[in-house]
Amino acid sequence: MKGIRQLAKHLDISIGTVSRALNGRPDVNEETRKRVLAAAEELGYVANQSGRSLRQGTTNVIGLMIESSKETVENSDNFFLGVTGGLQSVLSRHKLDLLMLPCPNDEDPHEYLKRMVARRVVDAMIISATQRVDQRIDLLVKAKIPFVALGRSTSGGSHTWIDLDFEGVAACAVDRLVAKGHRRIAIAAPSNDINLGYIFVDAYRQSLERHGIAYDPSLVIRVKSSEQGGYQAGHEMLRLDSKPTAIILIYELMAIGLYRRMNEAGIIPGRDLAVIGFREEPRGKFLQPSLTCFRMSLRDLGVELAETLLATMPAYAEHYPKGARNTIWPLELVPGESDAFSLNA
Amino acid sequence: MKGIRQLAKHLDISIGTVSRALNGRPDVNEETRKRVLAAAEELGYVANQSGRSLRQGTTNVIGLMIESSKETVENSDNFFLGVTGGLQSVLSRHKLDLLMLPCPNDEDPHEYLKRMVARRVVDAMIISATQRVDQRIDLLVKAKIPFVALGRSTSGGSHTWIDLDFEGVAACAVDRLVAKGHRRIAIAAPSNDINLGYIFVDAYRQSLERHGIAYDPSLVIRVKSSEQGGYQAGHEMLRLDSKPTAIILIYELMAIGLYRRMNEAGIIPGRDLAVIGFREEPRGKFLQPSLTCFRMSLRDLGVELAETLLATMPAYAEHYPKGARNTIWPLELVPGESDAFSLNA
DNA sequence: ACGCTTTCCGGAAACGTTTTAGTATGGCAA
DNA sequence: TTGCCATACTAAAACGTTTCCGGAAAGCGT
Repeated sequence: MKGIRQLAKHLDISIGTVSRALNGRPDVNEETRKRVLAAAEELGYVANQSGRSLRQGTTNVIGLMIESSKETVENSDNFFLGVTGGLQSVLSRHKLDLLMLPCPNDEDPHEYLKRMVARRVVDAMIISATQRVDQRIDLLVKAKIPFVALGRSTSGGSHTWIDLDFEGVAACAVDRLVAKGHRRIAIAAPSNDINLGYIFVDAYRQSLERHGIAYDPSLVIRVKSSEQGGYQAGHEMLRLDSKPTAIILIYELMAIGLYRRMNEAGIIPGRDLAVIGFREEPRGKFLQPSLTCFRMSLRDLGVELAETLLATMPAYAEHYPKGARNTIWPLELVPGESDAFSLNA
Repeated sequence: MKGIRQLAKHLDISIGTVSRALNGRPDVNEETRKRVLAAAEELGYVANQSGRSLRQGTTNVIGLMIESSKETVENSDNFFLGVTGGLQSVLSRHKLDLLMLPCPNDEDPHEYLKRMVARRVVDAMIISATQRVDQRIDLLVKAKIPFVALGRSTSGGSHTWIDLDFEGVAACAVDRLVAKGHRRIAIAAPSNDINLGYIFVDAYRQSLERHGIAYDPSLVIRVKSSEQGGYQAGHEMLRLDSKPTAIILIYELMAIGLYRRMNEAGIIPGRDLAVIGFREEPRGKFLQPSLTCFRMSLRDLGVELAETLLATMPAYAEHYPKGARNTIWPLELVPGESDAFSLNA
């Protein structure tokens, strides 16, 4: 006989009243409520989550599904840790807890999510690293679990998602390079099955065409999103017959590898080749020459994610006016020295 | 009337039998068990976690508490994501789920953990970033929650922990430098309240004395664990009257900043100054000259953590022979060019 | 035919909480 | 007085599951 029953007996009060007092229900005398709260504090009572979840059918837990694949671990640069800060700050206001669910890399993400959903351990989900077609989205829609996807997708009809402004970034980078007289602009990107790779390269193509520059597939260098990938991209670039005068990197870390390869070839970024990176990360600042890239606030993104999610949850929607179902998250240009190389007179 | 009851009715069988069939209890006919499993699969039934937790008093969830402070986000280099891979691989064998609990950075970690424990949402805990004295440990001991700490601590009497072999690393680094004739060896470390800073510097001191070299406090440069810290360490070092000929960096990332400062001063690491870093991280390989440092497998550490934890849990201990309660996790030297500078004839 | 064990299953209690429905009390108006 | 409403409480049901207990049926030896 532990838990609320003990607390009730200690106060010589029924457990129903204790429960209502703790949950801030109106029909309880203010005097008694004070006594209850005091006693709970004193005895260190906190409601058992299983009991309350069972009764209410709600767990007060928001799931954040991430993958812990080898690639993610090496490249994502604490992206999630940064985002969780913002998530927490919003969720904790509503006494919601954030549950990071790292999908085992030997398990199918879809199956993993299915099990989690069926067990009813979360009230809502945030999924990340969405694929072009993603079963998980259909699953969540069917199960009627509120969710928001970090990354756009074509699955599941019209669902809520937030994604980075790849189009804007690509356009900005291309515009900037073209303004400096560049016509042969390479791009280093992951393969097309990664959403990012597809969207980014497509935006790059459109931007080029807007400037009347023909899209040349040989300038699209498909490499891993890593320093090694950057090194390899540099290598591939040097082997082209007609060498590009500028290159856009989808992953910031590629810059380290690219610089190294250029260094080996006696090519100095910023002087002989214009380089623009994508997402800023702290250590990029230490590159020489400093990298022109794009900045975003991970924390603010987390806040936006949380608020968007809450807007889709009936119990919380009142506080969060339903904005757009789909949000494009802007990034800000951080000018550096790496794209100083200009072909203009 | 959902859940197991519905399943039972569909099979025209009592719910007790269904439950026993699903949970692999012996006293159920193999024929019926097959029927039950088939029906469960077909109807997509998965036991509600709240119900089962409430009844069993166990949640099948292992909590991993991490901090998402700004500093952690920028410096920890996906340490946790790497470790979770190993954790998962062990835990999933026992149908245990891993719950990452990122402590909001505006909340006291101790209070946060206390609430989580009181709500009975986890069966066991892994805590990280332990302090020299850490309230959380006393809390877990008192609450009788099985746990293992990543990082040693003096709190809570004798509890289970795993920590990196700072002593071994410090000794190896000092030995190596001394063998090359260095006598004035600096060290860049965080402050003493960080466990790591205290232990590492202490081991460094002992190693020096073992070689008959007097410990010189002015050679201990206290800086942030970041590239900026490395830059600053280089700066401080240059201001010393009697300049060191070698330096040990506690954080790998410091090397980037240090190199930059040395570069500015016209000092070439590996030729004019011997540098040894600590924990290897992938992008360190791209430094020039390549950094001598120490390697560990994050995944294996995760496996060790999980197995150690399970050994302390009565329900699982049988499979995991109780080894040492405290483990020192070894690191392996990765020779590079940065400490090539030798004072020997 | 009888008793005994084994095998399998059904009924019901229990886990800790929230919430609904009902009840006692007192104040107030008629 | 009676009736009525508001207040603050109690009692009990319900959430979905596991597990204990008992019992029916079947097998087996005597």
